[in-house]
Amino acid sequence: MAGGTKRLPRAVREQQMLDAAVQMFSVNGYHETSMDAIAAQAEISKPMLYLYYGSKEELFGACLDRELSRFVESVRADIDFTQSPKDLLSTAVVAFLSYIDANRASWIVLYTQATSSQAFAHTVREGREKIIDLVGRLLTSGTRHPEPGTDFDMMAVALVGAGEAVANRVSTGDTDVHEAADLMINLFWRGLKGKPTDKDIKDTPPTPG
Amino acid sequence: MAGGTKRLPRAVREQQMLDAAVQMFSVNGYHETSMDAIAAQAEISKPMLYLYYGSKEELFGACLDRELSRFVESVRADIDFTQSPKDLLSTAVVAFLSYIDANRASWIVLYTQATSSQAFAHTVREGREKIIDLVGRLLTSGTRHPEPGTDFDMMAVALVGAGEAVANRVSTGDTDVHEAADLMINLFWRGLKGKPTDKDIKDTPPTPG
Amino acid sequence: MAGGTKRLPRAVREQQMLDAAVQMFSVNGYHETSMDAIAAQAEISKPMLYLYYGSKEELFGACLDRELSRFVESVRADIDFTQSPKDLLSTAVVAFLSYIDANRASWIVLYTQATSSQAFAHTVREGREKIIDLVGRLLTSGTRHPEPGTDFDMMAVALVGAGEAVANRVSTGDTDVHEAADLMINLFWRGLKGKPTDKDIKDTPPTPG
Amino acid sequence: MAGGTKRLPRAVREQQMLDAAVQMFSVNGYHETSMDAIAAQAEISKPMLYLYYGSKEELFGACLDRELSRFVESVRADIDFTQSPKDLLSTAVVAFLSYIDANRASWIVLYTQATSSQAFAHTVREGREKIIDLVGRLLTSGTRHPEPGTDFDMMAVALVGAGEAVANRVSTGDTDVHEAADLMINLFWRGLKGKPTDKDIKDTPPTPG
DNA sequence: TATGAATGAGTGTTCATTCAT
DNA sequence: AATGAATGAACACTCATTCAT
Repeated sequence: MAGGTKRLPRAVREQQMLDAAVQMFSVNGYHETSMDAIAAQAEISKPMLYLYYGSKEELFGACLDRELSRFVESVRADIDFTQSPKDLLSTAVVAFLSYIDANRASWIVLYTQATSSQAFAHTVREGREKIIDLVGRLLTSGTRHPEPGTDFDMMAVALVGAGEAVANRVSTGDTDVHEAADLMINLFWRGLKGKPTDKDIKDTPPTPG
Repeated sequence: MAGGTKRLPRAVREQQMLDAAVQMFSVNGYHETSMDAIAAQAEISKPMLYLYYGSKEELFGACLDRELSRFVESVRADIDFTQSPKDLLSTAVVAFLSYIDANRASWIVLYTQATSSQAFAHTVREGREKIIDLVGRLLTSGTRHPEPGTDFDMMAVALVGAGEAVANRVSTGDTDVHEAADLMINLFWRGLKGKPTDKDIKDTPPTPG
Repeated sequence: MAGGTKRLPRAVREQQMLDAAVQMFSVNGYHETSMDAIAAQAEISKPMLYLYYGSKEELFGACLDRELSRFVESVRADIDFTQSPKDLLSTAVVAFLSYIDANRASWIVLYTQATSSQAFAHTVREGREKIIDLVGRLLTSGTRHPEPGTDFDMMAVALVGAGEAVANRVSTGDTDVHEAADLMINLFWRGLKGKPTDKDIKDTPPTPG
Repeated sequence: MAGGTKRLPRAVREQQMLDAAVQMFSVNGYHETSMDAIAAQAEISKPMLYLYYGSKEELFGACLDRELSRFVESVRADIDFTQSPKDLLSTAVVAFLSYIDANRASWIVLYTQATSSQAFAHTVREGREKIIDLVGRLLTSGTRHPEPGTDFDMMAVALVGAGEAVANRVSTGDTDVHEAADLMINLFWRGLKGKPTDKDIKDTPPTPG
């Protein structure tokens, strides 16, 4: 009656459902979103959801997958892999935060909600590991003369953690994207110091004028 | 039956219940833990839980409160506030990660689960903000000659995010505490570089004296 | 199992449920009737009750509404509004008591139970007030030369109260409907007396012409 | 601590408890009043209630008994049994309604609530029957020349029902006691008519001047 | 005498999921 | 292809009642 009784091609229906699901999951969380609510939001009947996605868990998984893909594609599209590693990271950070900024409702929140169900610890961890790997490789190739014993993987962990934290700020609208990006880039290439403390001076002599 | 049917003074029962609740919430998450399960774990009857804590939500809140307190107390106890800011941060990082390492089951996991229910987004955010504030002040006082316009608050956000990420690694047992602590400390005082790449130098000229 | 697992149109199920609910509420009262018991009586599952009526309270309200409607319709149908007021009242009393007699299980008992929950004191009071109003108007138009200052509303209160009391007797089967009706009619048009006692005469002199 | 740890003689404690119980039952009804609430109101511990009254049901029964006794005693005390039947009824009605008016919170409400639990249909019915009997005897002796076949018992039922209805009005404070009493008395001795309708005239010729 | 501590049993309610059409 | 109708299973929460002190 209200526009939902049409026969639609599978692909369209799928997106319609995922849109609704992402929307609801994002706002209310995994457990606090009912299949009824999703069906209503999608303006279809509940059995359709089960026909297409089998279960609530699978539906949430599909949401995660789609949003993750979109995220990765968007960031990849913004990156020129022929740049220097430094520029690469820089561009990546901007691309990452810009995506978050432009898609506040979906990715970050959904991503956060994913930890709600034990069933997705797995998925989320895997996704994060992939990003960490990527960042780790970026760091490795971007650092000309690493200190011996530098654990780039752990650095990547920290960087990604910081990125998530900043991204969360961005997603709430509390922070300007480019300001945040600059800060992150600076922070990670140069640490906290503007002018280093005494001890720092010995370790890292200021760039000569 | 199993030796738990005795009369216990209020304070003891409270801890017994919180222990059970933290345990179950940590492992299974907020929504996937039933009050029945907690009662069984605590070897008491369900009405006791309600008598002492009023509702599942309040019980979870009490768990958060206790674990947060313990965490804060533990970290505070390890810190000598007469140290230089740099040493202070350093000690704090170690204390923080050591606590996580020694209490893997409780804090980090519970903290993570807290985001599951909309009702605790609030609490968790507030807690994190306090820590960010603290770190921000530490940074402010630890940096001798900051670049003009440095946003220490946002830096603190990033640092805390990185800390959480590293802590998560620690809590899964994948990482040695002291190694992780060194990395974080170095990272934040000195950035990623051993020596900066040539290009870095050109990109970010030092503030002119 | 017992022939009730069929798909039924909404309207049919609604009546089926209300029948069961009225039955159980009538026999056991509001608080002492569980939703489980009603579902069992209706040979459906509990969620259906909630799907159709939302809550126990609303279900009970729906019962009251339906029974009240039936009652009012039945009495109305028996009355010829072109009669003289006296005959009108007379017919109404008979109709009222006949309905009660023919529907012992439902209305009176349900009506009585309705006072059990604070939530329905309201509804019941309102219903009774409407009837009192009606009766009051009947009395007003049925009395040719009322004594000055006659409070027909309060009279209606008393009459309705008496009616309820007599109806209760009828509903237990202790009394014949027509006998009871005659008594009530006589009582209210003529008072208790056959012939007044001497003393009465002195106490209540007739309104002087 | 708050004045409830004293050792009190049994009789005092009993009243203290009944006072609290009547108060709570009256306001919230039988099922919607918890033993906890009563204990709190009485400023004693719950086991005391059970020690003295055995169960909630028995406690409510004790409330009913006490209030009924008080009511009967109060009405009896106001009546002079040497009066003429007419005056007797008249005085009784006034006494009855006055008691209700002076004890709004307790008797009527408690009496009404008594129907909430099937366990008290019995008690209440018995109490009402006694009153009906009494009234019936009053009527019998107060009517000099009854019409043949007059069913005084059923009349008493109606009169008591009317009395309850009017009493309810009184208990809500909507009606003045003496006005209500006059109405009831008139109503039952003389019926509704001021001047009778034609038909009435033949049956009950107006008192000659 | 008096009570803080404790619970068995049950209630209303919700939700993911499936069947019959 | 699509859905209205239906439910099994579980969950949060409450209460009358009793025990150990």
